[in-house]
Amino acid sequence: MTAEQLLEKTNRSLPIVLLRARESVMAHFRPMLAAHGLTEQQWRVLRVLSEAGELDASHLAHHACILPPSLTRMLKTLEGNGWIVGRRDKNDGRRMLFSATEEGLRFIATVSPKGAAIYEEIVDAFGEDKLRQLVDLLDELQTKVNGAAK
Amino acid sequence: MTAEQLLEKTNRSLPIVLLRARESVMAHFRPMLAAHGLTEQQWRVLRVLSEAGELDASHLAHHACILPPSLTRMLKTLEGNGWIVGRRDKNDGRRMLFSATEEGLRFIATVSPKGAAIYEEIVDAFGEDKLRQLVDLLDELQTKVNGAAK
DNA sequence: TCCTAACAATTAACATGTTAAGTAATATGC
DNA sequence: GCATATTACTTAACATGTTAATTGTTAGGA
Repeated sequence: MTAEQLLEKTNRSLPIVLLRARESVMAHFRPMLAAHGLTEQQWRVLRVLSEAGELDASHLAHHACILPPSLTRMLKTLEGNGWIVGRRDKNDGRRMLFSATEEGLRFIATVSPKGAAIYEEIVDAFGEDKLRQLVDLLDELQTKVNGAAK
Repeated sequence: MTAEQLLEKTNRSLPIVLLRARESVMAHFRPMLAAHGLTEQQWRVLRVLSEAGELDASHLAHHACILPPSLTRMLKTLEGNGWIVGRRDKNDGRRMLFSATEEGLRFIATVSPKGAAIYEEIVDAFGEDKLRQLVDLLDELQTKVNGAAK
């Protein structure tokens, strides 16, 4: 095999392709988020809180796809910015419950439409049908792969 | 909309789905790589070098999907382990050329089959046809999205 | 009740992601 | 041939990813 053919193999490998595709998509969001002083991960956390309301750290981490140690650090930053608040769960002293503040909700309401507009562009460029098809395939991949090796 | 419906929207959003899918796949590789003292990114760099032969840092970064500042740090580690060597390009004093050492190639030859075996399991679990379909869709997404907003 | 296991969150340590700025070498236009 | 821009790589600073260990709390069983 030539070096080009070998590299082509890597180029078609699932982890790489998923990484590249995600990077292509996120490249469109990052400049807008950065202009608001947000990282991609912080934006995920804020969105989940605005959608779900008050949530304990474990569920927040799960929904935002962020590992607990990362979340702990981020929550301090977000709380420092006044966008969220945390309190201890009275029914279970181990849990911390987090929610967006009024200021946080206003901030989210400012950023949200800009994110939605960018997402629209991506959907338009790719096609709504293909997007649905892709998302379904990715869901199926996740399901089958998680079940397989456990 | 209920909180569940709002969360469902996030669950179907492209960046999140791509992230989750990639995580599902990588979760199968990481334990094996860790057992060899490798991170996922280090393994990508070693594989690219073993496939392409000597390569300058820019192309290496591109093929391994790693940003140049990250690569600079990693290359020091990999060189410290004796798996790769770097030398300056005589035709262009700006470039650094990297290649796997003999020891590195032996190491890669040890890890490679284990990675291939895991990949096989994933392909089997998901289906070869669906995998090809998925990779094609991801490639197309990347192409169309990159062209759209530039 | 008491001991232990399990759980939730956190801390620590190291590796990578991300952007901006810096350094050295090369390319370009005049 | 020289000033300038561009390129390749690096450094710096901060944020997150990743694993392991720690702390405090709750749950279960003898």
